[in-house]
Amino acid sequence: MATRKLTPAEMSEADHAFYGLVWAGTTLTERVDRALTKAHDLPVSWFEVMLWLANSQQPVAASVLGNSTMLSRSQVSRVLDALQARGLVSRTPSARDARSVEVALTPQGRELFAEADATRRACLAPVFTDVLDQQDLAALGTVWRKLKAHKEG
Amino acid sequence: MATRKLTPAEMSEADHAFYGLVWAGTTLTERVDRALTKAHDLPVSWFEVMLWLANSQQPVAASVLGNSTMLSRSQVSRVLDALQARGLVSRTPSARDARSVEVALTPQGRELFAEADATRRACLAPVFTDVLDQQDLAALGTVWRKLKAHKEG
DNA sequence: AAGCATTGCGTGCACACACACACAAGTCGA
DNA sequence: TCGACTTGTGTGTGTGTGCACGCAATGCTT
Repeated sequence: MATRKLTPAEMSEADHAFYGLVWAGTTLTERVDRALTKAHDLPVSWFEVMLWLANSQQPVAASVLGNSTMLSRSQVSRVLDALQARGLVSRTPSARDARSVEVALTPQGRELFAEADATRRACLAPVFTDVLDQQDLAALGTVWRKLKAHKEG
Repeated sequence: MATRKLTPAEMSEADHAFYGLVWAGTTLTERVDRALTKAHDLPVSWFEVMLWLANSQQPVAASVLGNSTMLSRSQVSRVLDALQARGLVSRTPSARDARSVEVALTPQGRELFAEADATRRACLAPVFTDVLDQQDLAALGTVWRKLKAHKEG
């Protein structure tokens, strides 16, 4: 299996940064997705929706989820179908706007999310504690904030 | 469009790092994919295969691509079909191993790759020069190397 | 040399995703 | 009040992707 790897010397520092970001992001996402699916039968896209719901105490309009998460609005629609079928979220028509749907986690949803978030942390902990130090984590946080501010601005 | 964002204070530093990595990776990939598709009708997955071929002067076995890139072997197979149909790569049976297929960039493939890599850099440059500094880039490179070493070990 | 496990490659299938469209409901202006 | 435009949501459709499998070729073991 003589896999020839790309040697670092062949790439510029910006290329390093780019490929590092992409590779690390997809690898970690896959890792978390497998862990969540195996432990709770919960794809990571479902988890992401639940995360946003869990972080806001108020019910959230579906359109907000479509704009905030990395999922498209149509995907949010289908994920909500699935979550609702499992009794994890509730969809109630908005009182103010008859077009809008207020989405919220049910008690079972909150419970499952807590467990799922624990497995996510457990799955990620080895990577973030063993191979990365506090300085790396801080740097990544900084990068995120900068990129997010750049996109919004 | 009152999108409620997740406030940084609600998350730990490790969560910052994780979501930052995932978000930045997918966002940048999308950005590059759109640029490459628009300019050269070249999806980023095709580009990635060409990148690995371009970086190794020797012809490469298809299995190597499957193990080195972030694509599955089956995906590599289909991408090679498409690239071959456009005359960008050549697939020749290996002389040593009749199962194996040696893949290499054609002259047109090399030419298109050079152009595509230029648009990739042009597309990424604003982000990497405007919002990130040398320290950030170095930190990302370090993270990549650490994670890759961890996975291989 | 003969049988069996392994490896390399490609394909059928199912699923997830985004895009475009359809429809309902709200908003704004004349 | 009536009309056109915008916004919120859900669905049909095509594309891309990974998984499981099949086939061919190789190597290993006896």
